[in-house]
Formats: sequence, structure tokens, C-alpha cells
Amino acid sequence: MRTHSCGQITENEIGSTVTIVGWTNKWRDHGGVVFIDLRDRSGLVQVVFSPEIDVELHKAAHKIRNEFVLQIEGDVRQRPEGTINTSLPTGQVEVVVKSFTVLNECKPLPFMVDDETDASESLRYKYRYLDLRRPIIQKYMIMRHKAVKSLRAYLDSQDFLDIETPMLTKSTPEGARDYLVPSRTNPGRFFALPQSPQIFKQILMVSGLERYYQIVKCFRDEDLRADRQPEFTQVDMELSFVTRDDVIAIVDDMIKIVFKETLDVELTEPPVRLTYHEAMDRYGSDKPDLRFGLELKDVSDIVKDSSFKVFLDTLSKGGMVKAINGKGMAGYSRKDLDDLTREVQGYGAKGLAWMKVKDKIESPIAKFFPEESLKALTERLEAENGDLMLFVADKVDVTNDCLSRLRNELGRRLDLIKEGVYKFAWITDFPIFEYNEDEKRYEAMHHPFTAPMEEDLETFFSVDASELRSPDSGLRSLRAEAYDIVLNGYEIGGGSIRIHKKDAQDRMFQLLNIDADEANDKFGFLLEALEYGAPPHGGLALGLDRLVMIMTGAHSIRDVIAFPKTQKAACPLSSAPSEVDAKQLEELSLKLDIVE
RNA sequence: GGGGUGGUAGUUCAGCUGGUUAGAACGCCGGCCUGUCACGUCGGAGGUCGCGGGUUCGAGUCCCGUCCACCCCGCCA
Repeated sequence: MRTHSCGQITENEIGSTVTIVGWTNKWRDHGGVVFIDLRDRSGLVQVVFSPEIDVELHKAAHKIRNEFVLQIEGDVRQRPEGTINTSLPTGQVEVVVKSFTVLNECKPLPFMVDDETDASESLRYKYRYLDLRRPIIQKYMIMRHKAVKSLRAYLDSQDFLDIETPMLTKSTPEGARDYLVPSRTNPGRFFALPQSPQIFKQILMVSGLERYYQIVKCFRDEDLRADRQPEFTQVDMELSFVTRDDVIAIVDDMIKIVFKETLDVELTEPPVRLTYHEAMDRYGSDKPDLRFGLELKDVSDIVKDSSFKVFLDTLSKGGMVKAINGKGMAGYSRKDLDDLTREVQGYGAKGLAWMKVKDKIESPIAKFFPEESLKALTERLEAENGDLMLFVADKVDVTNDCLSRLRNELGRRLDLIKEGVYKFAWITDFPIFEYNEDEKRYEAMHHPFTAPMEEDLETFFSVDASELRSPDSGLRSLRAEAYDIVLNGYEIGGGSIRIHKKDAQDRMFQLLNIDADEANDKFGFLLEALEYGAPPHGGLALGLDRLVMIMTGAHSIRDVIAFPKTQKAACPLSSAPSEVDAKQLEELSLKLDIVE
């Protein structure tokens, strides 16, 4: 239907006759001459209808409206002097129409197809096909395609096999809530959509496929966020006969190539390596944004010499006092500080103490500190005149959590986050277990198939099982062969070396207080497979949506998903989820019991 | 489940301490216009003020409930 795409028509085509197709991006009817910007995926070109060429043609052109689909035959010519549009790649030329066909008309639009739409998201998603016509969103889709293409090519070059795993699979107890699918042929039974292909990819390793990958949808029925969708895409990988550093090296290599091929960005410095402990100590978070400093400092040892009751009480209860240096923030007013305090309290802290560093320390709590302590604090925090020291005292977890959020907030406020900067980090040596306060037991921080670190194996097997319910047991100190990759403060991937021996896996379930029957019921097929010569193996999954979001500079994961869901996990375009016929429910042996 | 913000024309928004004809811009429709590219210009149409209830002589405005969207907490790797 066409000889050229719109974006292709530049000076090189001057003098030739072309046929182009596309959408009417904009029409400008001067009564005499009529201009239309015709748009296809490749770009825009101006076409001109002139009464001097053909009166009938020119008359028909008055009827063209926005987003009409046109096929145009015409001659490419240099634009007359003074009418060149330098902000357009095709701005040197225009197409003089000799004939055209309206391939389709378009109703008045609910919003303008334009990069700078201010239409609300719900409207955009209801008419996502119009939203997707916007060049900026097309750019996101194209970038995503390029990233995927590059990932596949790389993984193929490293001998990974793309193998599909079931979408209709088995519900698992740990982790997120499952999306369930009722089985008609097995009344009362349900499939679950996979939260990840975890068990299947491990089985593929037992199967001797050695290197597996899949770019695959995963499903988690949890509440949404700007960076979370109920169905999302993982670049899922698993390798046999590898150590943690092998996996990390491959992923580093892969990321480097993807950034080069997709963004033409050369990642020169290798990702920072931090243990979980270091990350928590210095940033209070296992996904620190390393685009700026503002590190946290533990000042418990200094403030213990003060007479400030809040700090002392916290310390006596086993808590900690940590601080952050708000660079140049000593000018903050009482109200600014109250706002910051409220913000930190929203994260769970009881309060926020502060000291302004001026010629002397200005602070309501300064009087509780001996002179040498104040000096030690400013030294520890490397605080200079004009800085603001901010303190949180609480249980270790709360202190870290609050200060890491505060740190991110300060990073934004102090404008320390620069566009186009990509700071990667690997976080390693995660604890195996995490204590669940509500259920008074330990849970797997990563998942129950994660191998303990070599050095901790002995303790792993020897820990007294009676400590399983104690929040301070030796289980806390055990570390896993798990690793997360973090980019600009987002966790973009994570993985681990897996347990490949039955005895370790049994022990893991024992420590998680999952009895043998339950373990067999849920994961029996994996447990059994481990007994048939399972090789050492490990892997990782990258969150493709998040990765592409960061690469494109999009503000929400929804921007890089063609058909995203709203915060209520609904699809505004298709109106899913919807009610179903009574007959369908009957076939599935289901009865509804909706509590009003 | 909880906190916050928002919902008024097709769209984005304004609409004060409640006051009778609910506005603007863009878009849409019609006229004029031969060099625009955010075209210009003249005119016009267009409203269940999210929904339900209440207070009041009177509600877009106040109160209660509810729905939807977004951000966050919980939840989630």
C-alpha cells in the first residue's frame, strides 16, 4: 500500500513520487492550501493539498479530520524558502498530493493523540489503542522490544535454551497470594498461575538442560504500586554447575550489552558489591539508590554518653540510634522540620531528632550532650557549617527503614538524583530466614530452595530445633547464597544458588516449620527429583518491566506495558475482570458467596 | 484492610464564607482565509457538577455513605 514510510521522506527523496499511508496527526486548512501532518510509526511528514493541482482533490481535503487514515500519492519537493521546519526530521520537504484515499474515518477523539497529553490514566487506558499511537508510548514499546531482542540474543550466545513452563500449575503456600484457576475436569480443585517458574526451572536443571531461560509472565495477587502489576514479565534464568559469581558475571555482561544495544549507553563501572549487612548499615535498605551518598551512620556508641532519655531508653531496649547528614539543610525552619518529622513518623518512627550545625550546634536536645559528644557526632557525620544532622532512635529494623526512606526523600529534596545515571549494585549474603512477628516463626527471606552459604552449613544443620520460635535464635545469623541486583534504588532482579541435595532441602523445611507431609504435598515432585542426581545449580530472575521502565525514564511500570491494569487490578480497556454466566460457574462446581 | 489526593462540558481545569444564567482553554460543528506547522479569524453546539442520602427556603459548594482513579502503608521479591 505504500512505497515509503512517513519518517523516511527527507531531502534524499526530493523529486520522487511516493505513496504513503498513515494517520492525520494535525490538519491546517487555509481555505486555499491545506496542510496535513501524516503520521505513521516512523514519524511525521507534511503533505500539501493545493487547488492549483486539482480542484476536486483540494475540495475533498477539507473533509479530513484528526486521526483519519489516509493513503496519499504525491511528489516530494523541497519546501519553499522560509517555510522549513527545523524541529522536524522531515521538515525540509513536503509531499504535494496528486491523489488520496480515505482508508478510514475517525470519530472525535476522547483525548488528543500527542506526546504531551494531559488525559488521565484511566481515560488513556480505556482507549489504550489511541494512547499507544502517541509517539512517546510507541518509543517505550520499541525500546522494550529492543531490550528483549538483545536479551534473547545474548542468552542464545551463552547457550541458554528458551523452554516454556506451564501457566496452569500448582498453588504454593509460601510467598505471594496465588491467582487461582478452577479445574472443570477436577471439580473442587484449582490450578494456580505461576508466581514464577521456580520449581520447573530447577526440574529442568535436574533434567540436564544445563542452561534455561524464559521471558515469561508471572502472576501475584497482591496490591499494586507504581512499580508493581499483578501480571508482570520476568527474564527467568537457571544454570547448572555455577557459583554465585558465575551467575553475577553473566548478568553483568548481559546488562552491559542490553544497555549498549538498547540505549547506546556504555556502562563503564561494574556494579558495586555490598553484603546485605553493609547495605543495611550504610543505607538502611537492601535496595539502596547509589546515585547519591548521604550514608547513614550508627551513632549509638556516641549518644550513650548523653543524658537524652529517648536515646538511652532505646539503647537499653536493644535498639539503635542512627543519623544522616542533611547537607546544607541547616536553614530548615521549624515547620520544615515538623513536616520531615511527620513524614518519618509515617514510616513508623516515633520521632525525628535534629541538630543544626552552625557556629555552634543548634538543637533542642543539644543540652543533653556533653561537648565532646557533639564534636564526635559532627565528625562521624562529616557535618560542616550549614548542615543538618537528623537522628532516628528505634528498634534496628524501624530505624533503618525510616532513615532509608528519609535518605531517599533528602536525595530528591537536595536534587542529588541526575537523569541518565545508572547505578547498579549487587546485594549478597542475605539472611536465609526472616522472623515473622505475627506468626512467631521464621520464614524464608528469598524462598525455601535457597542454599545456605558454605561457611554457615555446619550451623544450618546443627542449630537446635527448639529455637525455631525464638526471635533471637541462631537462625538469624545464617546467610544464604542469594543475591539481588539493584538499579537506582529499584530491585530489578534476584536469585540464588539452590539447594540440590535432599538432606539440605529436608532440613530447610524442618527449620521453616513445614512438616514432611506438607512439604511432600506441595513440593514432593521437586524433593523427589533432588534424589535423582540433581546437579548444583542456581539462577536469577530480572523484572523486565521495571528494567525497561528505568531504561526509558518512564515514571510508572504501566507506561512500558502495552495493556496495563489499574490499582484495583482491572483492565479499563476490556473491563476485565467481569462476572460470568451461571452456567460457567455450574460447570466449574463453583458457588459464589459474596459478603456485602 | 488503612492514610492521602482527585472526580464539574469530549479533555484539562476554575468555580470564594451555600444564593438562582456553572465559566475558561483546548477539542468538536459551521463560515471566511494560498504557506501553515500550537495556523489565524468570526460564529455555534455542548453539563445527570461520579453515584445515593441528608441539612437548608436554596447545595457544584456543607454533612454522611458509596464507587472510581492515582500515590503511599500493610501486603508483595
